[in-house]
Amino acid sequence: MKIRIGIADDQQLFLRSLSNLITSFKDFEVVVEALNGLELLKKLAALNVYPDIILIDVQMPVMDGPATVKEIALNYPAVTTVALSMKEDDYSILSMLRAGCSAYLLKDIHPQEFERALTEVKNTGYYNGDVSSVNYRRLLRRQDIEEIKLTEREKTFLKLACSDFTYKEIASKMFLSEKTIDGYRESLFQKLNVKSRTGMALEAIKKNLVTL
Amino acid sequence: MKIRIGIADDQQLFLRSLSNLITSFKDFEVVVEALNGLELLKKLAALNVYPDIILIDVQMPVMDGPATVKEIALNYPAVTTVALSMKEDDYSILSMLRAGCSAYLLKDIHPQEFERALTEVKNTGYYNGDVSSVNYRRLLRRQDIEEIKLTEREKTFLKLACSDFTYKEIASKMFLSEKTIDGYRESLFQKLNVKSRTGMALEAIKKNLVTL
DNA sequence: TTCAAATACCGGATTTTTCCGGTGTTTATT
DNA sequence: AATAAACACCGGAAAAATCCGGTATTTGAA
Repeated sequence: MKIRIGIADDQQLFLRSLSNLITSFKDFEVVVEALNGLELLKKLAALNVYPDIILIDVQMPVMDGPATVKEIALNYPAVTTVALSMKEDDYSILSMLRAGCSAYLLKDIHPQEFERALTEVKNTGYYNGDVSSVNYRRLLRRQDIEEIKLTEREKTFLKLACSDFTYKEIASKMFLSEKTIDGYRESLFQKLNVKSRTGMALEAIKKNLVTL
Repeated sequence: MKIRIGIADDQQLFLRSLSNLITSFKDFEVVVEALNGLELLKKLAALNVYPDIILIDVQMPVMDGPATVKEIALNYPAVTTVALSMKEDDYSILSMLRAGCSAYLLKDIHPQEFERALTEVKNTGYYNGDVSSVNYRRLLRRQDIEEIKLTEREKTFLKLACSDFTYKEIASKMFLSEKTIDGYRESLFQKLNVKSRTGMALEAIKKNLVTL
């Protein structure tokens, strides 16, 4: 019996191509394809037989990688989820692993290695590629394991601060005193561990707290 | 006779999958695959019969999309180049079209539409997808058509400025006076049309002058 | 050889940002 | 009823960034 695979990726061309490729592997078949997390969950609900492994991209519209992984872990605990992403930054990897992924594969993996990885995940429950194994330990040592929690006002301020505006301009846009703005700035500097507005803006982008 | 395709993309899994897909199209065959621009050029030089169309990703290590397109336009004028990217921001599209691409396709295109696009490029020399046609005119109206040309020192400074460092720290890293640094800052503010360091950093990222 | 562009630098003023240590209200939770 | 967290705000000072108008050398192209 073939190993059943599900895929969620918003790049349609990649999704269909990859599906083709996997189908060409001897022991695998693709049972569900989706362009985002929500579509995946809907299609899953309609299936009688669930996939063994679901490949999930980190960045997707409507419902992103981490959210999708969490949902699957909750509703289909028997299904193994594997992150498949081109991003290899700490935050992407961490957010997926934290959500409950069994492996983190990069899109520039070679097809043969990819097949091997899928087989290993099916058999052992995990896969130790260069990236996930080596970096994972380092990541666990680091402080940024705790998720950064921002309040609503902080989020609004942060988005506005990622711009060419002065704090004075931001204050008037938010109908607040400059001193209040300064409070949010202070608080965000601490949470993001930076010393300057530029650093804050860049960290915010890296951590996907704002989008460019 | 089949239409010969070349592909350059640094995501190996995508590259091989796409190659598979194209091979499955009735009228197409893949004659060259490469993980970056330089590899593509090397492999091209070794061929007797050149591809009709080469698909090129925007972001690649070693030699990126625009540079590769320029080289091909120069050395193989009979070969049509097509950008194939997931990025649909103005700067990516512009830089590829300016380099000489005949079309700009997004990776979230549907395989059938993709096949149609390739056929159209082969027959008419171009393809009008939603993105390229609609946005292209708008792009041409805009000011940012002029490429932003930075000097070497400006580039080095800009990369360092996209950080949590102070100018003083940057100055010492570059073994320059703070006043010299201030000169580069001034010049970059003009070229990027911003009023603050944060604005500068964000513009730099948007315009792909620095990578996060 | 002359000209433009890139490089490196300075004084001095102004604005913005950053930092410090505070106050007080509202709102939800225990 | 007590506590915590989020929200909104202040004075004052120090540091950093921004702006202005300069100079001088080098280097390659016209």
